Amino acid sequence: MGVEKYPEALEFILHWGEMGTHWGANRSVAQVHALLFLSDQPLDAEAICEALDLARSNVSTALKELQGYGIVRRTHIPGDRRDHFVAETELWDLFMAITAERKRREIDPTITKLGELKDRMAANKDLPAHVRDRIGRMHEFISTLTSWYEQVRGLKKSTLISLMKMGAKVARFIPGSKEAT
Amino acid sequence: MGVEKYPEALEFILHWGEMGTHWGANRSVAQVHALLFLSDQPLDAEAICEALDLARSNVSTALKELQGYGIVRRTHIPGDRRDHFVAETELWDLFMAITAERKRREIDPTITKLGELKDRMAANKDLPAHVRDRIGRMHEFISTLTSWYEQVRGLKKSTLISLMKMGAKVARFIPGSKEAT
DNA sequence: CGCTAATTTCATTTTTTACAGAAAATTCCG
DNA sequence: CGGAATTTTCTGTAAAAAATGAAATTAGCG
Repeated sequence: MGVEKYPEALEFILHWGEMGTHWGANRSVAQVHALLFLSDQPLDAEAICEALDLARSNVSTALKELQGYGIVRRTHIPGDRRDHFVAETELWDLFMAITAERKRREIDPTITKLGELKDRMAANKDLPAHVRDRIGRMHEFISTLTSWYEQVRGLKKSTLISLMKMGAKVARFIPGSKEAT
Repeated sequence: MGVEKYPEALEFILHWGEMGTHWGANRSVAQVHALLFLSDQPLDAEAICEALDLARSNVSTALKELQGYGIVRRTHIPGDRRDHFVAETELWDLFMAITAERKRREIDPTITKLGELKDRMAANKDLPAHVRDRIGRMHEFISTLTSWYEQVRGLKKSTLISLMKMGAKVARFIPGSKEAT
Protein backbone atom coordinates (compact mmCIF):
# COMPACT_ATOMS: atom_id res chain seq x y z
CA MET A 1 0.00 0.00 0.00
CA GLY A 2 1.27 3.42 -0.95
CA VAL A 3 2.27 5.89 1.71
CA GLU A 4 -0.10 8.49 0.24
CA LYS A 5 -2.94 6.59 1.92
CA TYR A 6 -1.81 7.72 5.36
CA PRO A 7 -3.34 11.11 6.12
CA GLU A 8 -0.14 12.57 7.57
CA ALA A 9 1.88 11.42 4.58
CA LEU A 10 -0.68 12.89 2.22
CA GLU A 11 -0.68 16.19 4.05
CA PHE A 12 3.07 16.26 3.84
CA ILE A 13 2.89 15.67 0.09
CA LEU A 14 0.31 18.39 -0.42
CA HIS A 15 2.18 20.88 1.71
CA TRP A 16 5.40 20.08 -0.10
CA GLY A 17 3.61 20.66 -3.36
CA GLU A 18 2.57 24.15 -2.29
CA MET A 19 6.07 24.87 -1.04
CA GLY A 20 7.38 23.87 -4.43
CA THR A 21 5.29 26.50 -6.17
CA HIS A 22 7.00 29.16 -4.04
CA TRP A 23 10.49 27.81 -4.47
CA GLY A 24 10.97 27.43 -8.17
CA ALA A 25 9.36 24.08 -8.88
CA ASN A 26 5.80 23.40 -9.88
CA ARG A 27 3.33 21.55 -7.73
CA SER A 28 3.62 18.24 -9.58
CA VAL A 29 7.40 18.17 -9.36
CA ALA A 30 7.34 18.83 -5.65
CA GLN A 31 4.59 16.32 -5.01
CA VAL A 32 6.37 13.59 -6.89
CA HIS A 33 9.46 14.37 -4.90
CA ALA A 34 7.59 14.26 -1.60
CA LEU A 35 6.02 10.94 -2.47
CA LEU A 36 9.34 9.37 -3.36
CA PHE A 37 10.93 10.90 -0.31
CA LEU A 38 8.42 9.16 1.93
CA SER A 39 8.46 5.87 0.10
CA ASP A 40 10.82 3.19 1.32
CA GLN A 41 10.76 1.40 -1.98
CA PRO A 42 11.36 2.47 -5.57
CA LEU A 43 8.20 3.48 -7.39
CA ASP A 44 7.44 3.23 -11.08
CA ALA A 45 5.84 6.11 -12.97
CA GLU A 46 2.47 4.45 -13.16
CA ALA A 47 2.34 4.01 -9.39
CA ILE A 48 3.15 7.69 -8.98
CA CYS A 49 0.34 8.66 -11.37
CA GLU A 50 -2.14 6.68 -9.36
CA ALA A 51 -0.91 7.86 -5.99
CA LEU A 52 -1.05 11.54 -6.95
CA ASP A 53 -3.70 11.42 -9.64
CA LEU A 54 -1.49 13.05 -12.26
CA ALA A 55 -1.20 12.39 -15.97
CA ARG A 56 1.51 10.03 -17.06
CA SER A 57 3.16 12.73 -19.17
CA ASN A 58 3.23 15.11 -16.28
CA VAL A 59 4.93 12.55 -14.07
CA SER A 60 7.46 11.87 -16.78
CA THR A 61 8.34 15.56 -16.94
CA ALA A 62 8.49 15.85 -13.17
CA LEU A 63 10.84 12.89 -12.88
CA LYS A 64 13.10 14.35 -15.51
CA GLU A 65 13.22 17.62 -13.63
CA LEU A 66 13.97 15.90 -10.33
CA GLN A 67 16.75 13.94 -11.92
CA GLY A 68 18.08 17.21 -13.32
CA TYR A 69 18.31 18.48 -9.77
CA GLY A 70 20.09 15.29 -8.84
CA ILE A 71 17.67 14.44 -6.05
CA VAL A 72 15.94 11.48 -7.68
CA ARG A 73 17.55 8.62 -9.50
CA ARG A 74 16.38 5.78 -11.65
CA THR A 75 16.79 2.30 -10.44
CA HIS A 76 16.13 -1.04 -12.00
CA ILE A 77 14.15 -3.84 -10.50
CA PRO A 78 15.13 -7.30 -11.77
CA GLY A 79 12.42 -8.90 -13.82
CA ASP A 80 10.54 -5.64 -14.26
CA ARG A 81 10.84 -3.73 -17.45
CA ARG A 82 9.61 -0.42 -16.08
CA ASP A 83 11.87 2.26 -14.65
CA HIS A 84 11.65 2.79 -10.93
CA PHE A 85 12.63 5.86 -8.99
CA VAL A 86 14.04 6.66 -5.60
CA ALA A 87 14.65 9.99 -3.90
CA GLU A 88 17.66 11.20 -1.98
CA THR A 89 16.79 10.85 1.69
CA GLU A 90 19.93 12.29 3.20
CA LEU A 91 18.68 15.79 3.97
CA TRP A 92 22.00 17.50 3.84
CA ASP A 93 22.70 16.11 0.39
CA LEU A 94 19.20 17.01 -0.71
CA PHE A 95 19.65 20.59 0.42
CA MET A 96 23.03 20.89 -1.22
CA ALA A 97 21.83 19.48 -4.51
CA ILE A 98 18.92 21.90 -4.68
CA THR A 99 20.95 24.98 -3.78
CA ALA A 100 23.69 24.03 -6.22
CA GLU A 101 21.27 23.62 -9.06
CA ARG A 102 19.42 26.85 -8.36
CA LYS A 103 22.71 28.67 -8.20
CA ARG A 104 23.71 27.21 -11.52
CA ARG A 105 20.41 28.14 -13.15
CA GLU A 106 19.81 31.56 -11.70
CA ILE A 107 22.70 33.06 -9.81
CA ASP A 108 25.47 32.26 -12.23
CA PRO A 109 23.75 33.87 -15.22
CA THR A 110 23.06 36.93 -13.10
CA ILE A 111 26.70 37.28 -12.14
CA THR A 112 27.64 36.96 -15.78
CA LYS A 113 25.13 39.62 -16.76
CA LEU A 114 26.21 42.04 -14.07
CA GLY A 115 29.86 41.53 -14.95
CA GLU A 116 29.04 42.30 -18.55
CA LEU A 117 27.20 45.48 -17.61
CA LYS A 118 30.10 46.50 -15.41
CA ASP A 119 32.51 46.24 -18.32
CA ARG A 120 30.29 48.23 -20.60
CA MET A 121 29.71 50.88 -17.96
CA ALA A 122 33.41 51.33 -17.41
CA ALA A 123 33.67 52.54 -21.01
CA ASN A 124 30.50 54.62 -21.01
CA LYS A 125 31.54 58.01 -19.75
CA ASP A 126 28.24 59.84 -19.55
CA LEU A 127 26.59 57.28 -17.30
CA PRO A 128 25.86 58.75 -13.88
CA ALA A 129 28.41 57.62 -11.33
CA HIS A 130 25.85 56.32 -8.89
CA VAL A 131 24.41 53.92 -11.46
CA ARG A 132 27.83 52.47 -12.18
CA ASP A 133 28.49 52.30 -8.50
CA ARG A 134 25.31 50.52 -7.52
CA ILE A 135 25.37 47.93 -10.26
CA GLY A 136 29.04 47.40 -9.52
CA ARG A 137 28.42 46.89 -5.85
CA MET A 138 25.59 44.50 -6.56
CA HIS A 139 27.89 42.46 -8.75
CA GLU A 140 30.50 42.36 -6.05
CA PHE A 141 28.01 41.48 -3.34
CA ILE A 142 26.49 38.57 -5.20
CA SER A 143 29.93 37.35 -6.22
CA THR A 144 31.12 37.44 -2.63
CA LEU A 145 28.10 35.57 -1.35
CA THR A 146 28.47 33.00 -4.07
CA SER A 147 32.13 32.46 -3.48
CA TRP A 148 31.39 32.00 0.22
CA TYR A 149 28.78 29.43 -0.69
CA GLU A 150 31.15 27.57 -2.99
CA GLN A 151 33.84 27.41 -0.35
CA VAL A 152 31.57 26.34 2.44
CA ARG A 153 29.82 23.72 0.39
CA GLY A 154 33.19 22.10 -0.20
CA LEU A 155 33.66 21.41 3.49
CA LYS A 156 33.04 18.00 4.97
CA LYS A 157 29.45 17.36 5.91
CA SER A 158 30.45 16.75 9.53
CA THR A 159 32.30 20.07 9.67
CA LEU A 160 29.32 21.90 8.28
CA ILE A 161 27.02 20.30 10.79
CA SER A 162 29.37 21.26 13.62
CA LEU A 163 29.49 24.82 12.35
CA MET A 164 25.74 24.98 12.11
CA LYS A 165 25.26 23.63 15.59
CA MET A 166 27.64 26.30 16.85
CA GLY A 167 25.35 28.95 15.46
CA ALA A 168 26.32 32.40 16.60
CA LYS A 169 29.24 31.01 18.57
CA VAL A 170 31.45 31.10 15.48
CA ALA A 171 31.63 34.82 16.07
CA ARG A 172 33.97 34.12 18.98
CA PHE A 173 36.75 33.63 16.50
CA ILE A 174 36.29 37.04 14.96
CA PRO A 175 38.10 39.80 16.86
CA GLY A 176 35.83 42.54 18.16
CA SER A 177 32.46 40.92 17.64
CA LYS A 178 30.99 40.87 21.09
CA GLU A 179 27.66 42.40 20.29
CA ALA A 180 24.52 41.42 18.42
CA THR A 181 22.93 43.90 16.01
CA MET B 1 16.22 62.35 -16.66
CA GLY B 2 15.35 58.93 -15.36
CA VAL B 3 18.02 56.29 -15.07
CA GLU B 4 15.95 53.91 -17.17
CA LYS B 5 17.08 55.84 -20.21
CA TYR B 6 20.59 54.51 -19.90
CA PRO B 7 20.85 51.18 -21.70
CA GLU B 8 22.85 49.50 -18.96
CA ALA B 9 20.43 50.65 -16.29
CA LEU B 10 17.51 49.44 -18.35
CA GLU B 11 19.11 46.07 -18.87
CA PHE B 12 19.69 45.81 -15.17
CA ILE B 13 16.03 46.57 -14.52
CA LEU B 14 14.83 44.02 -17.03
CA HIS B 15 17.16 41.34 -15.77
CA TRP B 16 16.13 42.04 -12.20
CA GLY B 17 12.54 41.71 -13.27
CA GLU B 18 13.16 38.25 -14.66
CA MET B 19 15.08 37.27 -11.56
CA GLY B 20 12.12 38.33 -9.51
CA THR B 21 9.82 35.92 -11.30
CA HIS B 22 12.11 33.07 -10.21
CA TRP B 23 12.50 34.24 -6.64
CA GLY B 24 9.02 34.79 -5.37
CA ALA B 25 8.17 38.23 -6.64
CA ASN B 26 6.45 39.19 -9.83
CA ARG B 27 8.12 41.04 -12.66
CA SER B 28 6.60 44.41 -11.82
CA VAL B 29 7.62 44.28 -8.19
CA ALA B 30 11.19 43.44 -9.06
CA GLN B 31 11.37 46.06 -11.80
CA VAL B 32 10.08 48.78 -9.54
CA HIS B 33 12.62 47.74 -6.98
CA ALA B 34 15.44 47.80 -9.51
CA LEU B 35 14.45 51.24 -10.72
CA LEU B 36 14.37 52.67 -7.22
CA PHE B 37 17.61 50.92 -6.39
CA LEU B 38 19.35 52.69 -9.24
CA SER B 39 17.77 56.06 -8.67
CA ASP B 40 19.62 58.54 -6.53
CA GLN B 41 16.48 60.49 -5.80
CA PRO B 42 13.04 59.56 -4.48
CA LEU B 43 10.54 58.79 -7.23
CA ASP B 44 6.80 59.25 -7.17
CA ALA B 45 4.46 56.56 -8.45
CA GLU B 46 3.66 58.40 -11.65
CA ALA B 47 7.33 58.67 -12.54
CA ILE B 48 7.70 54.93 -11.99
CA CYS B 49 4.74 54.21 -14.27
CA GLU B 50 6.28 56.23 -17.05
CA ALA B 51 9.75 54.83 -16.60
CA LEU B 52 8.60 51.22 -16.68
CA ASP B 53 5.42 51.58 -18.71
CA LEU B 54 3.23 49.97 -16.07
CA ALA B 55 -0.30 50.77 -14.97
CA ARG B 56 -0.65 53.05 -12.00
CA SER B 57 -2.51 50.41 -10.03
CA ASN B 58 0.17 47.86 -10.68
CA VAL B 59 2.83 50.23 -9.38
CA SER B 60 0.75 50.90 -6.31
CA THR B 61 0.58 47.18 -5.55
CA ALA B 62 4.26 46.70 -6.22
CA LEU B 63 5.20 49.53 -3.87
CA LYS B 64 3.04 48.08 -1.16
CA GLU B 65 4.72 44.72 -1.58
CA LEU B 66 8.20 46.23 -1.48
CA GLN B 67 7.35 48.12 1.66
CA GLY B 68 6.08 44.85 3.11
CA TYR B 69 9.52 43.42 2.52
CA GLY B 70 10.98 46.45 4.19
CA ILE B 71 13.25 47.30 1.27
CA VAL B 72 11.45 50.42 0.05
CA ARG B 73 10.17 53.26 2.13
CA ARG B 74 7.98 56.27 1.58
CA THR B 75 9.45 59.67 1.84
CA HIS B 76 7.99 63.09 1.65
CA ILE B 77 9.18 65.94 -0.48
CA PRO B 78 8.34 69.40 0.88
CA GLY B 79 5.84 71.23 -1.25
CA ASP B 80 4.85 68.08 -3.12
CA ARG B 81 1.67 66.34 -2.25
CA ARG B 82 2.58 63.02 -3.82
CA ASP B 83 4.30 60.16 -2.04
CA HIS B 84 7.83 59.46 -3.06
CA PHE B 85 9.77 56.25 -2.66
CA VAL B 86 13.34 55.23 -2.03
CA ALA B 87 14.94 51.79 -1.95
CA GLU B 88 17.38 50.36 0.53
CA THR B 89 20.79 50.58 -1.08
CA GLU B 90 22.85 48.91 1.60
CA LEU B 91 23.15 45.46 0.07
CA TRP B 92 23.63 43.57 3.25
CA ASP B 93 20.48 45.06 4.73
CA LEU B 94 18.61 44.41 1.52
CA PHE B 95 19.62 40.77 1.56
CA MET B 96 18.72 40.35 5.20
CA ALA B 97 15.33 41.96 4.78
CA ILE B 98 14.43 39.72 1.88
CA THR B 99 15.56 36.51 3.54
CA ALA B 100 13.81 37.40 6.78
CA GLU B 101 10.54 38.05 5.03
CA ARG B 102 10.68 34.91 2.94
CA LYS B 103 11.44 32.91 6.04
CA ARG B 104 8.47 34.43 7.77
CA ARG B 105 6.14 33.77 4.88
CA GLU B 106 7.23 30.33 3.83
CA ILE B 107 9.61 28.60 6.19
CA ASP B 108 7.87 29.34 9.44
CA PRO B 109 4.50 27.95 8.34
CA THR B 110 6.26 24.85 7.08
CA ILE B 111 7.96 24.27 10.41
CA THR B 112 4.62 24.68 12.11
CA LYS B 113 3.00 22.21 9.76
CA LEU B 114 5.73 19.62 10.15
CA GLY B 115 5.67 19.96 13.92
CA GLU B 116 1.94 19.38 13.85
CA LEU B 117 2.31 16.27 11.72
CA LYS B 118 5.02 15.00 14.01
CA ASP B 119 2.71 15.24 17.00
CA ARG B 120 -0.10 13.49 15.25
CA MET B 121 2.20 10.76 13.99
CA ALA B 122 3.51 10.08 17.45
CA ALA B 123 0.00 9.03 18.42
CA ASN B 124 -0.78 7.12 15.24
CA LYS B 125 0.52 3.61 15.83
CA ASP B 126 -0.11 1.96 12.47
CA LEU B 127 1.84 4.52 10.52
CA PRO B 128 4.96 2.95 9.00
CA ALA B 129 8.05 3.83 10.99
CA HIS B 130 9.96 5.17 8.01
CA VAL B 131 7.27 7.76 7.29
CA ARG B 132 7.37 9.04 10.84
CA ASP B 133 11.12 9.01 10.70
CA ARG B 134 11.47 10.93 7.47
CA ILE B 135 8.96 13.62 8.24
CA GLY B 136 10.48 13.93 11.69
CA ARG B 137 13.97 14.31 10.31
CA MET B 138 12.78 16.89 7.80
CA HIS B 139 11.26 18.89 10.61
CA GLU B 140 14.45 18.72 12.58
CA PHE B 141 16.61 19.62 9.61
CA ILE B 142 14.63 22.69 8.67
CA SER B 143 14.43 23.76 12.29
CA THR B 144 18.18 23.46 12.70
CA LEU B 145 18.88 25.44 9.54
CA THR B 146 16.44 28.09 10.60
CA SER B 147 17.81 28.41 14.06
CA TRP B 148 21.29 28.76 12.58
CA TYR B 149 19.97 31.50 10.33
CA GLU B 150 18.34 33.33 13.21
CA GLN B 151 21.48 33.24 15.29
CA VAL B 152 23.79 34.32 12.52
CA ARG B 153 21.54 37.10 11.37
CA GLY B 154 21.78 38.57 14.85
CA LEU B 155 25.51 39.08 14.55
CA LYS B 156 26.99 42.44 13.77
CA LYS B 157 27.20 43.23 10.11
CA SER B 158 30.98 43.63 10.33
CA THR B 159 31.31 40.23 11.97
CA LEU B 160 29.25 38.62 9.27
CA ILE B 161 31.29 40.22 6.57
CA SER B 162 34.49 39.03 8.23
CA LEU B 163 33.09 35.52 8.45
CA MET B 164 32.06 35.58 4.83
CA LYS B 165 35.44 36.80 3.68
CA MET B 166 37.02 33.95 5.62
CA GLY B 167 35.03 31.50 3.58
CA ALA B 168 36.17 27.93 4.13
CA LYS B 169 38.77 29.09 6.63
CA VAL B 170 36.20 29.02 9.44
CA ALA B 171 36.63 25.27 9.34
CA ARG B 172 39.99 25.75 11.06
CA PHE B 173 38.16 26.19 14.30
CA ILE B 174 36.42 22.85 14.04
CA PRO B 175 38.54 19.95 15.28
CA GLY B 176 39.19 17.28 12.69
CA SER B 177 38.05 19.10 9.57
CA LYS B 178 41.10 19.04 7.39
CA GLU B 179 39.49 17.68 4.30
CA ALA B 180 37.11 18.91 1.63
CA THR B 181 34.30 16.67 0.41
C1' DC C 1 -16.22 71.39 4.99
C1' DG C 2 -15.91 71.00 -0.12
C1' DC C 3 -13.04 70.16 -3.87
C1' DT C 4 -9.27 68.11 -6.23
C1' DA C 5 -5.17 65.41 -6.37
C1' DA C 6 -3.45 61.11 -5.20
C1' DT C 7 -3.81 56.45 -3.96
C1' DT C 8 -5.97 52.03 -3.38
C1' DT C 9 -9.24 48.49 -4.36
C1' DC C 10 -11.73 45.65 -7.32
C1' DA C 11 -13.54 43.44 -11.44
C1' DT C 12 -11.97 42.15 -15.87
C1' DT C 13 -8.63 41.08 -19.41
C1' DT C 14 -4.28 39.41 -20.69
C1' DT C 15 -0.39 36.68 -20.07
C1' DT C 16 1.90 32.93 -18.32
C1' DT C 17 2.35 28.47 -16.65
C1' DA C 18 0.89 23.86 -15.67
C1' DC C 19 -1.39 19.90 -17.10
C1' DA C 20 -3.67 16.32 -19.93
C1' DG C 21 -4.14 13.47 -23.84
C1' DA C 22 -2.58 12.08 -28.30
C1' DA C 23 1.11 10.94 -31.06
C1' DA C 24 5.83 9.68 -31.61
C1' DA C 25 9.80 7.47 -30.19
C1' DT C 26 12.35 4.23 -27.68
C1' DT C 27 13.24 -0.06 -25.41
C1' DC C 28 13.46 -4.73 -25.00
C1' DC C 29 11.72 -9.26 -25.54
C1' DG C 30 10.61 -13.25 -28.46
C1' DC D 1 13.25 -7.86 -37.26
C1' DG D 2 8.20 -7.65 -35.39
C1' DG D 3 5.53 -6.12 -31.95
C1' DA D 4 4.10 -4.94 -27.42
C1' DA D 5 5.31 -2.30 -23.34
C1' DT D 6 7.06 1.82 -21.75
C1' DT D 7 8.60 6.43 -21.90
C1' DT D 8 8.98 10.92 -23.94
C1' DT D 9 7.64 14.78 -26.74
C1' DC D 10 4.36 17.77 -28.54
C1' DT D 11 0.16 20.41 -28.92
C1' DG D 12 -3.97 22.21 -27.26
C1' DT D 13 -6.61 23.41 -23.10
C1' DA D 14 -7.39 24.67 -18.47
C1' DA D 15 -5.92 26.92 -14.43
C1' DA D 16 -3.38 30.39 -12.11
C1' DA D 17 -1.15 34.66 -11.80
C1' DA D 18 -0.21 39.23 -13.19
C1' DA D 19 -1.53 43.55 -15.13
C1' DT D 20 -4.96 46.87 -16.56
C1' DG D 21 -8.61 50.45 -16.27
C1' DA D 22 -12.44 52.00 -13.86
C1' DA D 23 -14.52 52.97 -9.61
C1' DA D 24 -14.02 53.95 -4.79
C1' DT D 25 -11.52 55.74 -1.15
C1' DT D 26 -8.41 58.62 1.21
C1' DA D 27 -5.68 62.65 2.07
C1' DG D 28 -4.45 67.44 1.77
C1' DC D 29 -5.34 72.17 0.69
C1' DG D 30 -8.09 76.38 0.27
